[in-house]
Amino acid sequence: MKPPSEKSAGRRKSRPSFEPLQPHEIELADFFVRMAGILGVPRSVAEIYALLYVSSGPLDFDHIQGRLGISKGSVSQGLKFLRDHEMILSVKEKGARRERWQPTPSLAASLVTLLRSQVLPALEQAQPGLQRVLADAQERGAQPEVIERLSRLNRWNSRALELAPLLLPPPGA
Amino acid sequence: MKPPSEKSAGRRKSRPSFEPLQPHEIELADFFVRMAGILGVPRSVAEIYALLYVSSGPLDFDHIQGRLGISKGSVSQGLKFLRDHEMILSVKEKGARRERWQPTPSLAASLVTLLRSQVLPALEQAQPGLQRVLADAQERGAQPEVIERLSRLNRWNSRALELAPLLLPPPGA
DNA sequence: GCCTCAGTTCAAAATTTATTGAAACATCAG
DNA sequence: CTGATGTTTCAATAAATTTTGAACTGAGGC
Repeated sequence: MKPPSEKSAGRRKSRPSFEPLQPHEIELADFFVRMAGILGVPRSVAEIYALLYVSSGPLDFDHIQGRLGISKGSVSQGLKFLRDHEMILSVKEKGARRERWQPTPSLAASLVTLLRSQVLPALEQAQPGLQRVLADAQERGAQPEVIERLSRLNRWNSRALELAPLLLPPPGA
Repeated sequence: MKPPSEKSAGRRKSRPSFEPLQPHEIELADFFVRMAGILGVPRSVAEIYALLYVSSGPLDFDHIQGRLGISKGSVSQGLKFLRDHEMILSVKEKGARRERWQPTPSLAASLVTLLRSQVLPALEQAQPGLQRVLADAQERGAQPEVIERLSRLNRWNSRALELAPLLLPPPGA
């Protein structure tokens, strides 16, 4: 009902006060939140990305916080996550203090980076364990059916690891 | 330290008491739990699947509960989830009371079913919203860059929906 | 029909995960 | 160097998710 009381207009640097998300922005945010949810990415991160995605120019920290109405901590962590996964870029205008953010040109590439960071470590770290499980089963003379299953799992894992660098080239490739 | 006091041997139907998971079984369970985590599938569900996956024959409800040491509720819900996603099959021996479960032959197909059930609904339900967001942006004469982004998103969404039934054929296809 | 066994449901409890905000830190202008 | 601005850190809190277990349902067997 009442916007946070815009009173005392004059003061230099009265905190800017941003408008809440518009319906069309909310709609897009919902979409990203949903999709992000599938990969276990937190709501706040998806919201930040969505906001940058519908915005005309790059936005700075305070804009993001203000428009989304979330805490500084969340914005900071969210931007870190998006940066780490190469989903956003900073546009630093010379002479300007603050960084301003915009989405990476390719959403597809962003998703790949994201998947990569989730799946690859799991595959890598599983490799020796899976091999041990298979060897174990063979030694104990387990049922052929089980051996077959475990072999297939191992083959998959290996192939996925071989293919990974081709399909999902790491940053410097 | 003390195993749950196996005393009073003789009683008919002393509850069977199952052994806890062996190291090699734990290792495989860890793998499945990790992978499942990426898709937001609960630990207990992954554990059930892993147990069936390393086991020689189909297992019944009590076995699963006993070996994993989890509650009846979890087993029931876990089996429901796996059933719903066509990741396990019941082998009902004639004349037997209880159902016994084993993994579906193809893990790949299982994963596809799982993904399908998560991604497709999101894409479908997003369709009209995304179109509205784009139309909205066009009407308001948003920056070409933003329009371009939103168009691409719409195209992706549509194409994904067209392709979905081909790549991920629903049960009866 | 009544009893037992198999399994399901669902509200409450436990656990995990995300968010907040105050304090610490960093960087730059002066 | 100093003060102000901009950002990060992280312990505490809030929120969301998963697990539990006791009550319930249903399907046979007798």
